[in-house]
Amino acid sequence: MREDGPVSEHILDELSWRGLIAQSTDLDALRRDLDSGPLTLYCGFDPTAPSLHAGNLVPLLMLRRFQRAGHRPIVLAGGATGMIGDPRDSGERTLNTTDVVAEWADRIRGQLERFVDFDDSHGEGTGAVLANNLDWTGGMSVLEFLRDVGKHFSINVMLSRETVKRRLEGDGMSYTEFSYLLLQSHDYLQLHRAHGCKLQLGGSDQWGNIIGGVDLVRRVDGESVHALTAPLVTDAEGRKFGKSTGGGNVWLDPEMTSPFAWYQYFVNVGDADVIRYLRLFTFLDREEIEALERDTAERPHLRAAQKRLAEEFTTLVHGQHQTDQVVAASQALFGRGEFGGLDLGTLEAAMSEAPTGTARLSDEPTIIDLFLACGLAESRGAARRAVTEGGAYVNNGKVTDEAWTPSKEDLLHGKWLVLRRGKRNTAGVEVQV
RNA sequence: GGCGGGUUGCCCGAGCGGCCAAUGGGAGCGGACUGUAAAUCCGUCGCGAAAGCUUCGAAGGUUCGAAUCCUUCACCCGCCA
Repeated sequence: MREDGPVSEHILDELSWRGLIAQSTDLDALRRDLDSGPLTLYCGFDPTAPSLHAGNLVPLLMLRRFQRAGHRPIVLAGGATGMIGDPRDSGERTLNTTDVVAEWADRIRGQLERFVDFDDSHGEGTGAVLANNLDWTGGMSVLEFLRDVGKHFSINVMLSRETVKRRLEGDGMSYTEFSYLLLQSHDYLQLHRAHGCKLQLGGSDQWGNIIGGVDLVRRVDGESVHALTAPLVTDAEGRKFGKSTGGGNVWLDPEMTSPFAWYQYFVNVGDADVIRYLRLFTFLDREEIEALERDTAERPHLRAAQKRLAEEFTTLVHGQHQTDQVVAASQALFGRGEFGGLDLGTLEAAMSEAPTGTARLSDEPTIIDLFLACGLAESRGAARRAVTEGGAYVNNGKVTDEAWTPSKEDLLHGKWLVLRRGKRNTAGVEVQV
């Protein structure tokens, strides 16, 4: 974890210029509470997948920003809420088994731990707390739930929520999902009681759930607590992350999204998004980001901001060492020079970051076979299409003949072929002579 | 429990006995233009070189022939109890 210098600017002002505040309860009241000493705040993450994705990092890094400003974060893994599922517009969810939810919650908890500091030895009371709402929800009886929690919620209010209205107009909604609000609200109450938690963060889609908790705490404990949401960078599913590059999610788990792919994703972010992303996803200060903004306006083709974003964000998630590797690999694979000029060490380092496959020269593999071998194409048809469309390259040279076969002279350092599909999908094949 | 509607390719959504591997839109992918951007335009988009093969919730059946008809099962939705 990188050491950050002292922060002089007020945390709320910082969040504001970063564009991290979408909705909030009374900000002046929150500011007063923040100024009167370390404040405990929380954000929950439901295990709806085996890994967090890039979009989850907005609120997670927000927790860290608060911690740097002298407050105490609670990271909550939604072992209970993940069993129910937050209502979404696209319709009723399919329940995951308890085993799956437990395993995912476990994996996500491991990821959450890396972004806040649990060391409480500074004496400030700002050491992070890790929680799982299954701990207080799992053993609760239905009667307890209905009497102690449910009684405080008005169906009238619940029905007026946007998501609920849309669902009722569409496919409807189960009682299970309808109840999600109560669970999350109850979490806030529990954390308020156990840790004096007075602020909940989340994406703006969580606003209703967070306010539910604020209301519950006021009704039950007679105390006024705060809510703050960040704008959604992802869609409701957290699936699309902007439309500049590729499909699918960008996952934190290096097995699901390699550090190289992660870096490539962010280095390809569009000009229109990159400055905003720098504000949301990095700890760079205002001056630095404004300088990059000028760079982008004046010399967009250099993409200094994109490179900085990708480097910072890769380091944050995968560490400096990984960043050095993927930056070197990217330079090797996308640099101007011919691959023949790369020394073996650099080439192999680059290949270790990109997807690779193997082949034997004696099999006389065609370009189609090679694309398949390294996973650059999913089927022979797709590989053939890439060739006929003029999007197939070997060692940076276009290949237009489906029957093309590498000869010994094509092998870099006697064994490597660097394949590319289109402009930015690269892979390597190690060929045995 | 009763009655009615639904389940189609990554998503949405047509098809309602042969001309359907299945209209259309979106996403994705490739090309042109650029900057490994954006926008735009063009192409492509089940597997297979092809013959052909496997797809339209699941399993059976009718038929020369079914995504389209029948039966059973599963799940979803609506109204009623």
